[in-house]
Amino acid sequence: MDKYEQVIELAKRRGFLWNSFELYGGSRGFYDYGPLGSTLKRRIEQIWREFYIIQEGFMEIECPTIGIEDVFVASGHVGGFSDPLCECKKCGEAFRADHLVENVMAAAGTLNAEQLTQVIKEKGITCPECGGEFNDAYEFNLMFKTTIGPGTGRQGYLRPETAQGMFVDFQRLSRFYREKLPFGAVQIGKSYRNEIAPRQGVIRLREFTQAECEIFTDPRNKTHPNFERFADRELTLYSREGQEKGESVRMTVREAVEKGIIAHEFLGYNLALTNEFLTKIGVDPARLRFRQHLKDEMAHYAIDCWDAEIEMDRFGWVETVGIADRTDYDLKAHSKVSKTELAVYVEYPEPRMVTSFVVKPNMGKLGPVFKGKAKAVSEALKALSEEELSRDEIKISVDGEDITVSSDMVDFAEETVKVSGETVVPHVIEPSYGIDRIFYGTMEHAFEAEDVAVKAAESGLKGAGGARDVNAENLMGAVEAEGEAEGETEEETRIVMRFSSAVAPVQVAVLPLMTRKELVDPSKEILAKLREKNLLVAYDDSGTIGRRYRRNDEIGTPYSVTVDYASLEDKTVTIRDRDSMRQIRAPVEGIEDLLYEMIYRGRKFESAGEPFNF
RNA sequence: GCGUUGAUGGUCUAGUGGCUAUGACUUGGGCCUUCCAAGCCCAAAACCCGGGUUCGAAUCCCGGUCGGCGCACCA
Repeated sequence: MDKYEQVIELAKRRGFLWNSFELYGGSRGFYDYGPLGSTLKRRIEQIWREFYIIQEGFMEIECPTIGIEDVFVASGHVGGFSDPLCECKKCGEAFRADHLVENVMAAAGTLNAEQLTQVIKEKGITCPECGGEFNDAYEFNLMFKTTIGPGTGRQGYLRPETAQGMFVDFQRLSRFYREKLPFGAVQIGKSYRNEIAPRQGVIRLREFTQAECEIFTDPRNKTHPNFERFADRELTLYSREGQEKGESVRMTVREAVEKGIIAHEFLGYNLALTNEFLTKIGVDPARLRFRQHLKDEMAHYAIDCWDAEIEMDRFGWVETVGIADRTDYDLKAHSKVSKTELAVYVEYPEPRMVTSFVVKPNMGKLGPVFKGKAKAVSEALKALSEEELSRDEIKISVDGEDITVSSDMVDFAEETVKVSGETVVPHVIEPSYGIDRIFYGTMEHAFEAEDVAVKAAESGLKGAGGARDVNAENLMGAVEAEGEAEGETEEETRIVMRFSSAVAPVQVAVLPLMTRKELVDPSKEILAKLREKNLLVAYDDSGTIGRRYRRNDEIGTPYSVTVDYASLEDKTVTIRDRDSMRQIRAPVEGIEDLLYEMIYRGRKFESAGEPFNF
């Protein structure tokens, strides 16, 4: 069993992830988040909100998951999000039809499926694998299609990304932020892609959760106002150059921007922010890197793009976040299709005096003379130089016809005007998170199967791991010796999810030592107190205490509170730390505040009470 | 989508053309005055779906679904 299998098995058993529609045999590319999975995911999203909405000040919006056709025509998804496929009749191999045709003619990419089929038939293109004939080519679009309204309705698509919502709402957002760059908006929600062959569990889904942020920046100034916050933060960078050598480097954001490895401060800041977020929710920094897109894999309009990659046991380095400078591509595309200016007026620090040559055709006179051609005449006049306009009879050519205009029909002059700003189309910086992949990465990095005897010795526990007489100094020797002596004895392993208490789906377990009324009642009182404090608490009185500790280790509960007989006498309980398995005794009075501090304020476990049982 | 391989309680697993289909762990109820899954009693729970062959199919055959792997695909 590799780590992926172990994690997925645990996730299934403990209510983190389930295959969707299992009752009916399931369907590929869909997963349900169970009770603990939903909670964990929501907590990850909530921390994301703290980062982007509270700290960065980019407000959240919520747009429909169904989009109308125009949106995706503009975004390029209708035309570019599909591939023409073609299968061999004999061996069944599938090929990109346009790739097949490329060898015999240029511009194959511009042909549709029907035309491609025709070319393949005419040129007698056969399967490169086995020489068999091909079926007709067909378009496979990765967007789910749907119909809006009854009857023939209107073509709609399930959104393949959340980003378009922010672009479509650009004008409203711009007004909301009182037209001051930079500003941004975020969206967390479902997106849909009809993948041809989804695999690898939650890594490639047909319905998945994205958290995307679109930051609209001034294209002429990509310094970041808060750059110093992260300037000296070290990141693992796997740059274009590094990829040639196959090695990544640790480097501060400042150095990377100064050396031009990261295109500018704005991107650098956002890389660091992503690094901060991922490590906060429990991604192992040693298994996190930022990989720069190679020139040929980057969209043609992008200036620079970095992926945050998380290393996973089975899949290697997996892209989890994309951080790109998409320039003005998206706004211009929507501007063109919607025939609306999507831009921001930026005032200059000082108004500028601009001198220009202005031609003012007198439409009142041109109109009656030239009638329908008046407009074309006026346009032609505007293109003339001062010298040409100075003549008594001005000659122009409209639609191949020579026309003479008398000088009283047009005025012109050199004018100096005060210009206090200009209209700019903002550049978009886009951090785009794949929440499901991050969720799985957190699960895998939190997962650990450790030897109980070794663990108990390390923590100096009495009575743990079968109370074997092992001490820390000759630990390795002892373990080896034991291994040789009783080679067939199975080591007892403890499976523990080391979730950060910031994301753990259960924060505290309350456990009566035994299922007896005198212990159960005070336990339930503690349970109620902790819930009042808004902590995520679970109560468990089934089975032995050791079993319950293990159960909670498996779901990553950071602390367990146990009520024993001493509790009845001195009003104290034990608190057990998941990672070290150590315990302390602390008073019941104020236990809710103590745990709150440990979970949210980083209060050290050791400082919370008297050592107990070790 | 093609090829290949698999599918037995919640999990892991034994098994076979034929009576009530193993076992372990888990889970639930109860007992136990004391802390790290192995104390005791009791209980619940499975042959992926559809068709065919057969007196009889969970087992053999065909198709489907889901999972693993390889190829293709991953804007």
